[in-house]
Parts: sequence; structure tokens; C-alpha cells
Amino acid sequence: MRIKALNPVHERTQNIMAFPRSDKFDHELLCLADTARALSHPGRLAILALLARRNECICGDIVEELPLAQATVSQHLKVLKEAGLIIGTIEGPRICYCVDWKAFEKAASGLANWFSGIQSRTSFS
Amino acid sequence: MRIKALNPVHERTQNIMAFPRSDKFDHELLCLADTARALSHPGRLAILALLARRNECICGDIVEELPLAQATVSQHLKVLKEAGLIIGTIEGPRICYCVDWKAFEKAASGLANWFSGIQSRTSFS
DNA sequence: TTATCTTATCGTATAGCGACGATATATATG
DNA sequence: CATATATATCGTCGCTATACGATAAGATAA
Repeated sequence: MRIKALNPVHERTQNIMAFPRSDKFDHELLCLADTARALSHPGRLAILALLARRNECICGDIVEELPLAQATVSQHLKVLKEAGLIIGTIEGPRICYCVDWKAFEKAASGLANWFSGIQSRTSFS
Repeated sequence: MRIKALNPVHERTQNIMAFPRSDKFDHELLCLADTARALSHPGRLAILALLARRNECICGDIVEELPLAQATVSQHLKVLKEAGLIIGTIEGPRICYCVDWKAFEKAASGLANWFSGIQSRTSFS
């Protein structure tokens, strides 16, 4: 049984972060910024790497590997889940987390496309 | 005359963000997180896009284009400068900003490599 | 039902971000 | 020197993030 999967960042019609001037920027930029924000903490990067290496982990596995308390790991998992990068599946008394590869690749290509778009926009390139 | 260019993120020996547990994570992850953090605000993404489109801008040009006050734009420029993504060159009474393409490409490839590294680490790929 | 295990959430403290007006700084120009 | 121009910095406000202990909530097993 899947728990609220939350649509991946790039399919969502609303972004997550609410800056004071959020309404003044393009939706595309807001979504890219959201993706970048999800990756802007070494703990979350480490969680994603761990999930990729092991294919799936329960929260306790991650707590064992990272220098963070259980409550903190749970918060980071929530951020990654809200960013659409991971999925949690209830398995009995525990929750099995894994990378949402489809969303992950979209996030990767979204950022990559932005990078190449920026780079192609200079007359020096 | 160039003003403190700040080494690009991936050449630096120290990261910028200081989390309570910064010392517990790999330097590579800290630098990647720093890069992501620099990109985690739509205003900064818009600034980078503008600099790429025009090749160079003074602060005032950016203030004209973005829905942000001069002080706010200056703060974002500082963040991008500290992340090593842009360079400021003093030209008389103004400062000419441009993308540091070498650092920008390193940041792009750094993130791209991390993404592909993550993706190759699953047995499902 | 009770006990156990696992994870989310609450409460809290500290710190940092985002935004802006006001001010300081620095450089030309008259 | 005084003025104008351009940008950085200061001070402040409100909000969010990070981190953790403690507790609640959900699911299984005895």
C-alpha cells in the first residue's frame, strides 16, 4: 500500500517554498528552485545516495548510517517526499523508502536542461 | 580590476553553509549542497539567466528586471559570488557582474555527475 | 489487550534566510 | 571640495530551517 506519493516536482502545478515574492517569478524557476532546495542539505544528499545504494531502506537503517537523530532524519525524509524524490511504502509496522526514479530523472534532467539553457544563452559559447 | 573572485565551489577546501552537523558529512556532499543552495531561490536563478543572456550586467540592470529591491538583489549577488558562480569587476563607480563560466560548468558537471552516480548505484538501472 | 517495534509529530531552542529602508562607501565629475 | 552615481552594508522584521528529546500514532506479536 502506497502512502501519499505526492506528485513529482515537475508535474506539480504548485511549488513548495513560499518566498515573500513567490508570485513574481515564473513557475519553472520556482520548481527548479524547489528541486535545488531539496538537494541543498548534505544529509538529504546522503539519504538519497544510501537509498540508491540499497534500493530501499526503512527509517531506522538511515538513522544508523547518518549522524542525525531519528526525528531529524524523519524531517529530511519528509522534505524529500514533498519534493517528490522518494516514495514511502508501508510494510507492516515500518515504512520502506526508496528513490522515485521517474521523478528523480525528471529532476536531474530539469536541472541539466536549465544548465545547458543558461550556457547556450551566452554569445561566448 | 577584479574584486575578490572567490574560488569556485568545487575547488574550495571549505564549504559555505554551516549546519550544526557540517563536520559529520563528506566534503563532497557539503560542496554539492552549497551549489544546490545557491540555486535554491528563483531570484538567483533569474539573475544567472539574465547575466547569461546579456553577458554582463551592473547591479542596477538586475534591479530593473527583477521584482526585488536593490538591497535584496545585492544580497543575492553576494550569495552567487560566494558560491563562485559569478564574478564582479569594478568599472569606475559601478560593478560589472558576469557568469564565471568555468565555475558554472564545474557546478553543472558536479551535480550531473552526482545524479548519474546515484542513478548507477541502483541494481534496477 | 498488552507489549513491542517503528515512525511521525510536537514542542522547543538556535540559527539562518529573504526582504527592505536607511545609511555608508567608493568612484567619477563639476 | 561638493555633488551625483552606484553598490555594499547595517539594522530590523518575519518566517523558515535544523536539530533534538519527548511523545503520539500505527501495526504486529504474544
